[in-house]
Amino acid sequence: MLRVSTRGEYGVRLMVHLARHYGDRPCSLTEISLAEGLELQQQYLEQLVRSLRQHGMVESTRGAHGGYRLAKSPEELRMSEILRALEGPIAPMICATEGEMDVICDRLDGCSTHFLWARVRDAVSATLDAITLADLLREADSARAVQEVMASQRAVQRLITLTPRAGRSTPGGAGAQQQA
Amino acid sequence: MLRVSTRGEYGVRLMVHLARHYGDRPCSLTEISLAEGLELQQQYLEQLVRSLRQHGMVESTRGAHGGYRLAKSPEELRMSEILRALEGPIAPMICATEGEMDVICDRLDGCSTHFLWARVRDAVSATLDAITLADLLREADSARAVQEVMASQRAVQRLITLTPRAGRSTPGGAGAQQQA
DNA sequence: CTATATCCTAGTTGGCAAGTCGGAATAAGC
DNA sequence: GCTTATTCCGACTTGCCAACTAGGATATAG
Repeated sequence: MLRVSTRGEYGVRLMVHLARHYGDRPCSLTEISLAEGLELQQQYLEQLVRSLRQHGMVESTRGAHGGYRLAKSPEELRMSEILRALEGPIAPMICATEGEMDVICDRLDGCSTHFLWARVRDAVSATLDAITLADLLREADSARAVQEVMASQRAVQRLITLTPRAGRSTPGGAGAQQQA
Repeated sequence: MLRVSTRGEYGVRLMVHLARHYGDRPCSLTEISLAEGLELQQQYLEQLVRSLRQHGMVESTRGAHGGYRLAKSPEELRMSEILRALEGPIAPMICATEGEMDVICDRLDGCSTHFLWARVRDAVSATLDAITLADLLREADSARAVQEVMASQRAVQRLITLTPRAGRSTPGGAGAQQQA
């Protein structure tokens, strides 16, 4: 439940890439999709980045050697505004859309649950407000490091299990595998 | 973004109704859909309540005068378990499904955002854990009271605006409406 | 003037939430 | 025992919208 759409997924990954190259030359969509493993027609990414640009979080340069860069520093970009630009207002329920005051909820029964959805909305909103793009970049890079360690550990493990033991080597025979 | 499906919406309303009648005789679906304004074929509600029953939150009595009642007291029922029964695990992203440990996330890039979705998931989960069905019922009833006051205020307001003023009454004539 | 980009509007489509169908099982009241 | 009210169940249909595509215009570097 409460799934985020692919717009949110890809868009955030894209922003992480831009953050990683903050200060550099602009990044083209071709470059981004390759680097971040977004194997899509670029035209879909164009749509996403357009929303981000229209909300003033990304600047673009057209023509050859063009591309996108962040319009603000990663510290100034909160995940809440990024995701709102990509996916619209946080609204677990129609009657709990942020910004709008419960005009829709005339029904007595409908409101029996309004309190619940409002709480969920506020919790999500507060969480996303508290995380900046800079935070995410930091976490992403350390996660990347951890992943690399794990990957090499798996490689070692593979070597160990493939290497025959010193004592008795596995004695052929079908079904000879021991359970203990 | 982060919308709750109609299963969640209707299911919670249904549970609020059962909570309101905790201790009484069982409530039939016909009764519930009328009382809570769920104007649907009952067969859809049957599906929802079935999930709730299979998760041991609701007991059923078959046959005439049958229906459903809560299997535990409203204080013991957390919104988190209710919604999980109705909509499955909280998972803003596939790689952030609660309960499962990030086996899926082998990709270095995919994990750049894992941190974010995990935080969102935990925030939602904590919020829903902290609210019981009893809390919701209490809020629902007070909201209902507020709504009734507001409704009568609107009725009064309507009377006031419809009542001709002491000075000049609106002077007929087609297109004679004044802008100021 | 060509290659590489962003920019924009308007399609198309596949999957799945949402809702439907038909019928079996169970119990109360007459 | 018949009728009526209800839960129970698996399988089917449908409508919608996120997700993606098509096609072309516009801008800029070399």
